[in-house]
Amino acid sequence: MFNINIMSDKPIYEQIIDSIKELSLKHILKPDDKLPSVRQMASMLSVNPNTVSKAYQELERQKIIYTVRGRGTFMSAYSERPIDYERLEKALEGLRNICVELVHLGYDKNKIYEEIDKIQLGIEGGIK
Amino acid sequence: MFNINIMSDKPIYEQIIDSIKELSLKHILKPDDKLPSVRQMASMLSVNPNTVSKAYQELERQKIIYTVRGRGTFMSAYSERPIDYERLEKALEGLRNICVELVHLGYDKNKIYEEIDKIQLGIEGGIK
Amino acid sequence: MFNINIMSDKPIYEQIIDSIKELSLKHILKPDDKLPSVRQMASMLSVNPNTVSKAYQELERQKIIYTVRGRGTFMSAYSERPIDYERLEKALEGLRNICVELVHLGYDKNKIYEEIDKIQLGIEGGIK
Amino acid sequence: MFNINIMSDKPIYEQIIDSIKELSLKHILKPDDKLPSVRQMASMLSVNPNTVSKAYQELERQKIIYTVRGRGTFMSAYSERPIDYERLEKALEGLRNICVELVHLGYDKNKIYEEIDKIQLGIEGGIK
DNA sequence: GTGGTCTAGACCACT
DNA sequence: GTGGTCTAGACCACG
Repeated sequence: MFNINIMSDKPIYEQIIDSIKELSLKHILKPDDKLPSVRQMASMLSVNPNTVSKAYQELERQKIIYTVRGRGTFMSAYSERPIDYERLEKALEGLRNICVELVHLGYDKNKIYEEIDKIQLGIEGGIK
Repeated sequence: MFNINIMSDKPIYEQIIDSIKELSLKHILKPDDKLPSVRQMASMLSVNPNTVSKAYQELERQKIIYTVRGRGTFMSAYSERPIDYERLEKALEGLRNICVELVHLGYDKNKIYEEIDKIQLGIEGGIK
Repeated sequence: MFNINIMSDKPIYEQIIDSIKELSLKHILKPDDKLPSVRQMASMLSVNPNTVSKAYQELERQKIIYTVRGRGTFMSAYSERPIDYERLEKALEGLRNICVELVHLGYDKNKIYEEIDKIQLGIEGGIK
Repeated sequence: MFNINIMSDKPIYEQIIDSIKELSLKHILKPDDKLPSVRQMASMLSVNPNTVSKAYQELERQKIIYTVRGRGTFMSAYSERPIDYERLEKALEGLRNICVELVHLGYDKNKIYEEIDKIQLGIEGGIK
């Protein structure tokens, strides 16, 4: 479910964020589902609670989740989540760099398309 | 030519690396073309020579460029650049993450394809 | 433990790399052992932290060590270290040159063998 | 005969030195054989005459060759060549490092011995 | 002229 | 605390 790789170059808190986003996209985490508490999550993943906390804070900032004092943390409704143009810009920049890298590694446009097809983004049911 | 953004979260030396890779893909930098010297590039970009040097060394490690002592730094032949499966693996992983992110931000598969088309990778003349 | 000779023609960062490789071969540094932090090592050896950092980064690139962000740097498992055929090629070329040199300096094959025996590579317990 | 690799990390002048030493070891260059002039050698190898000159100067310093004004440069008699302990020390240090590297790359002592056997140092007819 | 190495000291993100 | 990045400025070997 959560594939955290402590040796990755990607910060652990970002890995947690991305994992939760991915579970959401795959409808494994649905609106108003309860997330594990910071401490539970931390021991599940064998990471420092601070790290989980940082991930949750960032997810809350992005309106992906919300917290209810004394009750816990929950997934937001899809409609709650605004388009974050800054993040979009960064993501497109990242896409651009990855494609340059892939072409350098011998890929052409069609092979890139094939890879994207493989990803199975669950777009059909998609987020609106 | 070189758009270096000192405020970006991406390290400057990586920006230089990516810029050179991109110029190569667009056939603006061709095999055996001479790159600006470390010092020239540094003053062009208003960065420290060490930073440029780090970028050049990494590019050389990746066989994108080669250096001739006392003469300068040059673009490698395309055929010199072997496929690095480890880098490929990481790039595909990155592609996957970016796509998940983009769908999260409201993109669907077709819009992603459109973005990739925009990049204009100079794939037509193709590598190799 | 670490014999760094600042007057040597060999770069300090390479001396550090070689020292760590040697300590590994002698099983003084074992998998998952923690290395001194960049700063500790730097003050131990009376060199600049950047120099140690460069050595550690190269060792990481070679999969001899791995770093865990915020925690430190550790020896890799032997099995993590893939055979790098390019480095092997270079090393064999180097061996060839050294032997030619040694013969030139009056050594014969048996004396070279003796020298290699002296090195005590800890091959008995062997890698892998 | 002379394999000069302009892209190698080894300085060109050292490559020339090693080539001449190797030709000597293989008795292709015998005592009192005439070497090409600096200019001839430079154009043969497509390198800067200064570079050849530097190689010849170093070889002369090591008593491997001698120059006769107006006549040219010649190989010394084997007996002329003193054992240079400083160089010997460096060579042994180099041997040690190469062996450590090779063991790191999966070699054991016997495989190293095999490699040395392959080199065919022409030791039988040997020097001295 | 070129790139490679090193120092001194700084700031940053991550844990 | 950790490693990663960057600047400023220096010295060196090579061609």
